[in-house]
Amino acid sequence: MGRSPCCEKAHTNKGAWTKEEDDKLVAYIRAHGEGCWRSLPKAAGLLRCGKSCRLRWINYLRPDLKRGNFTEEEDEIIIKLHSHLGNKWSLIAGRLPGRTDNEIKNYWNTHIRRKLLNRGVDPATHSPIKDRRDEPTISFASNSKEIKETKSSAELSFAGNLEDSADAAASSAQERCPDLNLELRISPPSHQQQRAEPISRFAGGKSDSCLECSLGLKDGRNCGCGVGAIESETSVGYDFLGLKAGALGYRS
DNA sequence: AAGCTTAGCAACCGCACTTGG
DNA sequence: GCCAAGTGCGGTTGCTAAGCT
Repeated sequence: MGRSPCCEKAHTNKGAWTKEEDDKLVAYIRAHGEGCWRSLPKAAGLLRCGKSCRLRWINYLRPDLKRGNFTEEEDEIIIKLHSHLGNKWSLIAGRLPGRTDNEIKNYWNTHIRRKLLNRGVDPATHSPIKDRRDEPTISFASNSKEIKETKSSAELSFAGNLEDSADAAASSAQERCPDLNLELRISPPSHQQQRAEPISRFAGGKSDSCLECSLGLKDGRNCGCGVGAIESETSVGYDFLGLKAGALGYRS
Protein backbone atom coordinates (compact mmCIF):
# COMPACT_ATOMS: atom_id res chain seq x y z
CA MET A 1 0.00 0.00 0.00
CA GLY A 2 2.36 2.66 1.16
CA ARG A 3 2.00 6.35 1.64
CA SER A 4 2.18 8.72 -1.27
CA PRO A 5 5.19 10.98 -1.22
CA CYS A 6 4.62 14.30 0.49
CA CYS A 7 5.55 16.14 -2.67
CA GLU A 8 6.61 15.70 -6.24
CA LYS A 9 10.33 15.46 -5.68
CA ALA A 10 11.24 15.86 -9.32
CA HIS A 11 9.82 19.36 -9.39
CA THR A 12 10.99 20.72 -6.08
CA ASN A 13 14.03 22.74 -5.12
CA LYS A 14 16.32 21.48 -2.40
CA GLY A 15 19.04 22.94 -0.32
CA ALA A 16 19.45 26.46 0.96
CA TRP A 17 16.55 28.87 0.62
CA THR A 18 16.97 32.00 -1.45
CA LYS A 19 15.84 35.45 -0.42
CA GLU A 20 13.11 35.34 -3.06
CA GLU A 21 11.75 32.07 -1.74
CA ASP A 22 11.77 33.42 1.81
CA ASP A 23 9.91 36.53 0.68
CA LYS A 24 7.28 34.49 -1.13
CA LEU A 25 6.72 32.22 1.84
CA VAL A 26 6.50 35.07 4.33
CA ALA A 27 4.18 37.06 2.10
CA TYR A 28 1.90 34.09 1.59
CA ILE A 29 1.69 33.20 5.27
CA ARG A 30 1.10 36.83 6.21
CA ALA A 31 -1.77 36.95 3.77
CA HIS A 32 -3.31 33.54 4.37
CA GLY A 33 -1.90 32.29 7.63
CA GLU A 34 -0.35 28.92 8.38
CA GLY A 35 -2.03 25.68 7.47
CA CYS A 36 -2.25 23.06 4.74
CA TRP A 37 1.46 22.88 4.15
CA ARG A 38 1.02 20.47 1.28
CA SER A 39 -0.86 22.91 -0.88
CA LEU A 40 1.00 25.97 0.34
CA PRO A 41 4.02 25.75 -1.98
CA LYS A 42 1.88 25.68 -5.09
CA ALA A 43 -0.36 28.46 -3.85
CA ALA A 44 2.62 30.56 -2.87
CA GLY A 45 4.42 29.92 -6.13
CA LEU A 46 7.23 27.99 -4.55
CA LEU A 47 8.99 24.96 -5.99
CA ARG A 48 9.40 23.45 -2.56
CA CYS A 49 8.08 20.54 -0.60
CA GLY A 50 5.41 21.49 1.93
CA LYS A 51 7.46 20.05 4.72
CA SER A 52 10.38 22.15 3.65
CA CYS A 53 8.20 25.28 3.75
CA ARG A 54 6.94 24.41 7.21
CA LEU A 55 10.43 23.83 8.49
CA ARG A 56 11.73 27.05 6.97
CA TRP A 57 8.88 29.03 8.50
CA ILE A 58 9.08 27.46 11.95
CA ASN A 59 12.84 27.48 12.25
CA TYR A 60 13.79 30.66 10.51
CA LEU A 61 11.08 32.96 9.26
CA ARG A 62 8.59 33.20 12.11
CA PRO A 63 8.52 36.80 13.36
CA ASP A 64 8.56 35.82 17.03
CA LEU A 65 11.85 33.98 16.81
CA LYS A 66 14.60 35.07 19.13
CA ARG A 67 17.79 34.99 17.13
CA GLY A 68 21.21 35.16 18.68
CA ASN A 69 23.16 33.44 21.41
CA PHE A 70 21.59 31.45 24.19
CA THR A 71 21.87 32.98 27.64
CA GLU A 72 23.27 31.15 30.66
CA GLU A 73 19.74 31.05 32.02
CA GLU A 74 18.46 29.40 28.86
CA ASP A 75 21.32 26.91 29.03
CA GLU A 76 20.29 25.85 32.49
CA ILE A 77 16.64 25.59 31.56
CA ILE A 78 17.51 23.36 28.65
CA ILE A 79 19.72 21.16 30.81
CA LYS A 80 17.04 20.80 33.45
CA LEU A 81 14.29 20.09 30.98
CA HIS A 82 16.45 17.61 29.11
CA SER A 83 17.16 15.76 32.32
CA HIS A 84 13.41 15.16 32.66
CA LEU A 85 12.22 14.95 29.10
CA GLY A 86 15.19 13.54 27.24
CA ASN A 87 15.38 14.37 23.56
CA LYS A 88 11.87 15.81 23.43
CA TRP A 89 13.10 18.93 21.70
CA SER A 90 9.69 20.24 20.83
CA LEU A 91 8.61 20.12 24.46
CA ILE A 92 11.81 21.81 25.54
CA ALA A 93 11.33 24.43 22.84
CA GLY A 94 7.83 25.03 24.13
CA ARG A 95 9.38 26.19 27.39
CA LEU A 96 11.71 28.62 25.71
CA PRO A 97 9.76 31.32 23.91
CA GLY A 98 11.36 32.32 20.64
CA ARG A 99 13.48 29.20 20.38
CA THR A 100 12.79 26.29 18.06
CA ASP A 101 13.23 22.60 18.59
CA ASN A 102 15.78 22.43 15.80
CA GLU A 103 17.75 25.31 17.24
CA ILE A 104 17.78 23.78 20.70
CA LYS A 105 18.70 20.38 19.33
CA ASN A 106 21.64 21.84 17.44
CA TYR A 107 22.68 23.91 20.42
CA TRP A 108 22.52 20.88 22.65
CA ASN A 109 24.65 18.78 20.34
CA THR A 110 27.26 21.44 19.79
CA HIS A 111 27.49 23.36 23.05
CA ILE A 112 25.67 21.88 26.00
CA ARG A 113 26.82 18.31 25.49
CA ARG A 114 30.41 19.43 25.70
CA LYS A 115 29.66 21.72 28.59
CA LEU A 116 28.18 18.85 30.59
CA LEU A 117 31.04 16.55 29.72
CA ASN A 118 33.47 19.16 30.95
CA ARG A 119 31.51 19.31 34.19
CA GLY A 120 31.81 15.57 34.53
CA VAL A 121 28.14 14.99 33.78
CA ASP A 122 26.92 12.41 31.32
CA PRO A 123 24.70 14.35 28.86
CA ALA A 124 22.57 11.30 28.15
CA THR A 125 21.72 10.40 31.72
CA HIS A 126 22.59 13.63 33.58
CA SER A 127 24.36 11.55 36.17
CA PRO A 128 27.92 12.25 37.27
CA ILE A 129 30.57 10.50 35.28
CA LYS A 130 32.45 8.48 37.85
CA ASP A 131 36.22 8.28 37.89
CA ARG A 132 36.67 4.75 36.57
CA ARG A 133 40.40 4.51 36.40
CA ASP A 134 40.24 0.79 37.05
CA GLU A 135 37.92 0.21 34.13
CA PRO A 136 38.84 0.07 30.47
CA THR A 137 38.71 3.58 29.07
CA ILE A 138 39.17 4.91 25.59
CA SER A 139 40.00 8.56 25.21
CA PHE A 140 40.30 10.35 21.89
CA ALA A 141 40.92 13.79 23.30
CA SER A 142 44.57 14.48 23.76
CA ASN A 143 45.43 17.74 22.05
CA SER A 144 46.20 20.96 23.78
CA LYS A 145 43.10 22.72 22.45
CA GLU A 146 40.69 20.46 24.28
CA ILE A 147 42.67 20.66 27.48
CA LYS A 148 42.57 24.42 27.28
CA GLU A 149 38.84 24.33 26.64
CA THR A 150 38.25 22.04 29.59
CA LYS A 151 40.15 24.35 31.85
CA SER A 152 38.34 27.47 30.77
CA SER A 153 34.93 25.89 31.13
CA ALA A 154 35.82 24.68 34.59
CA GLU A 155 36.35 28.28 35.54
CA LEU A 156 32.81 29.20 34.59
CA SER A 157 30.51 29.84 37.43
CA PHE A 158 27.39 27.73 37.36
CA ALA A 159 24.34 29.42 38.84
CA GLY A 160 22.32 26.23 39.04
CA ASN A 161 24.93 24.27 41.00
CA LEU A 162 23.52 21.27 39.25
CA GLU A 163 26.42 18.91 39.70
CA ASP A 164 28.90 20.71 41.89
CA SER A 165 30.50 17.61 43.27
CA ALA A 166 30.95 16.08 39.86
CA ASP A 167 32.37 19.33 38.61
CA ALA A 168 34.84 19.47 41.43
CA ALA A 169 35.82 15.88 40.87
CA ALA A 170 36.37 16.51 37.21
CA SER A 171 38.51 19.57 37.76
CA SER A 172 40.54 17.97 40.50
CA ALA A 173 41.18 15.00 38.25
CA GLN A 174 42.23 17.48 35.59
CA GLU A 175 44.66 19.08 37.98
CA ARG A 176 46.18 15.79 38.95
CA CYS A 177 46.53 14.50 35.42
CA PRO A 178 46.40 17.31 32.89
CA ASP A 179 46.89 14.83 30.06
CA LEU A 180 44.20 12.52 31.22
CA ASN A 181 40.92 13.12 29.47
CA LEU A 182 37.90 11.14 30.52
CA GLU A 183 35.41 12.61 28.12
CA LEU A 184 34.71 9.60 25.97
CA ARG A 185 34.40 6.20 27.52
CA ILE A 186 33.02 2.77 26.94
CA SER A 187 31.14 2.06 30.10
CA PRO A 188 28.05 0.30 31.40
CA PRO A 189 24.82 2.30 31.53
CA SER A 190 24.39 4.46 34.59
CA HIS A 191 21.79 3.84 37.23
CA GLN A 192 18.27 4.86 36.37
CA GLN A 193 17.46 6.00 39.87
CA GLN A 194 20.12 8.68 39.56
CA ARG A 195 18.30 10.01 36.56
CA ALA A 196 14.96 10.00 38.24
CA GLU A 197 16.13 11.73 41.36
CA PRO A 198 16.01 15.38 40.23
CA ILE A 199 12.26 15.12 39.55
CA SER A 200 11.45 15.24 43.21
CA ARG A 201 13.98 17.98 43.69
CA PHE A 202 12.25 20.22 41.16
CA ALA A 203 8.87 19.42 42.64
CA GLY A 204 9.98 21.09 45.79
CA GLY A 205 10.90 17.84 47.47
CA LYS A 206 7.49 16.29 46.98
CA SER A 207 8.66 13.05 45.53
CA ASP A 208 5.18 11.75 44.79
CA SER A 209 4.27 14.42 42.28
CA CYS A 210 4.10 13.40 38.68
CA LEU A 211 6.43 14.68 36.01
CA GLU A 212 3.74 16.57 34.12
CA CYS A 213 2.76 18.56 37.18
CA SER A 214 6.29 19.32 38.24
CA LEU A 215 7.03 20.59 34.75
CA GLY A 216 3.83 22.54 34.56
CA LEU A 217 2.76 20.52 31.53
CA LYS A 218 -0.46 19.41 33.13
CA ASP A 219 -3.12 21.18 35.06
CA GLY A 220 -2.76 19.88 38.59
CA ARG A 221 -6.49 19.81 39.13
CA ASN A 222 -6.87 17.33 36.30
CA CYS A 223 -4.03 15.12 37.41
CA GLY A 224 -4.25 12.16 39.72
CA CYS A 225 -0.99 12.78 41.51
CA GLY A 226 -2.65 15.11 43.98
CA VAL A 227 0.33 17.34 44.48
CA GLY A 228 -0.33 19.43 41.44
CA ALA A 229 -3.85 20.04 42.65
CA ILE A 230 -2.57 21.44 45.91
CA GLU A 231 0.03 23.53 44.19
CA SER A 232 -2.39 24.84 41.63
CA GLU A 233 -4.58 26.10 44.42
CA THR A 234 -1.80 27.96 46.10
CA SER A 235 0.28 29.12 43.19
CA VAL A 236 -0.61 31.46 40.39
CA GLY A 237 0.20 28.91 37.75
CA TYR A 238 3.95 29.17 37.47
CA ASP A 239 6.01 26.04 37.32
CA PHE A 240 9.42 25.36 38.80
CA LEU A 241 11.17 27.24 36.06
CA GLY A 242 9.30 30.39 36.77
CA LEU A 243 7.44 30.18 33.49
CA LYS A 244 3.72 30.47 33.23
CA ALA A 245 2.11 27.05 33.15
CA GLY A 246 0.44 26.36 29.85
CA ALA A 247 2.63 28.78 27.97
CA LEU A 248 3.90 26.01 25.80
CA GLY A 249 5.25 28.06 22.99
CA TYR A 250 4.46 28.48 19.36
CA ARG A 251 2.77 25.15 18.62
CA SER A 252 0.16 25.58 21.31
C1' DA B 1 49.31 30.91 1.77
C1' DA B 2 47.43 26.43 1.22
C1' DG B 3 45.48 22.37 2.79
C1' DC B 4 43.22 20.00 6.41
C1' DT B 5 40.19 19.55 10.38
C1' DT B 6 36.53 20.89 13.27
C1' DA B 7 32.41 23.31 14.77
C1' DG B 8 28.03 25.21 13.89
C1' DC B 9 23.80 25.19 11.79
C1' DA B 10 20.25 24.82 8.08
C1' DA B 11 17.84 21.49 5.84
C1' DC B 12 16.42 16.80 4.64
C1' DC B 13 14.64 12.17 5.62
C1' DG B 14 11.78 8.82 7.41
C1' DC B 15 8.91 7.25 11.00
C1' DA B 16 5.09 8.12 14.23
C1' DC B 17 1.01 10.22 15.35
C1' DT B 18 -3.44 12.50 14.36
C1' DT B 19 -7.44 13.29 11.83
C1' DG B 20 -11.24 12.74 8.77
C1' DG B 21 -13.95 9.99 5.59
C1' DG C 1 -12.61 -0.10 13.14
C1' DC C 2 -9.94 0.70 8.94
C1' DC C 3 -7.40 3.33 5.78
C1' DA C 4 -5.21 7.17 3.62
C1' DA C 5 -3.71 11.84 3.92
C1' DG C 6 -1.67 15.41 6.49
C1' DT C 7 1.38 16.97 9.94
C1' DG C 8 4.93 16.83 13.59
C1' DC C 9 9.12 15.22 15.52
C1' DG C 10 13.76 13.46 16.16
C1' DG C 11 17.86 11.84 13.94
C1' DT C 12 21.07 12.61 10.40
C1' DT C 13 23.40 14.81 6.62
C1' DG C 14 25.84 18.22 4.17
C1' DC C 15 27.50 22.80 3.54
C1' DT C 16 30.21 26.70 5.17
C1' DA C 17 33.16 29.34 8.01
C1' DA C 18 36.70 29.40 11.38
C1' DG C 19 40.73 27.55 13.33
C1' DC C 20 44.88 24.94 13.08
C1' DT C 21 49.19 22.95 11.11
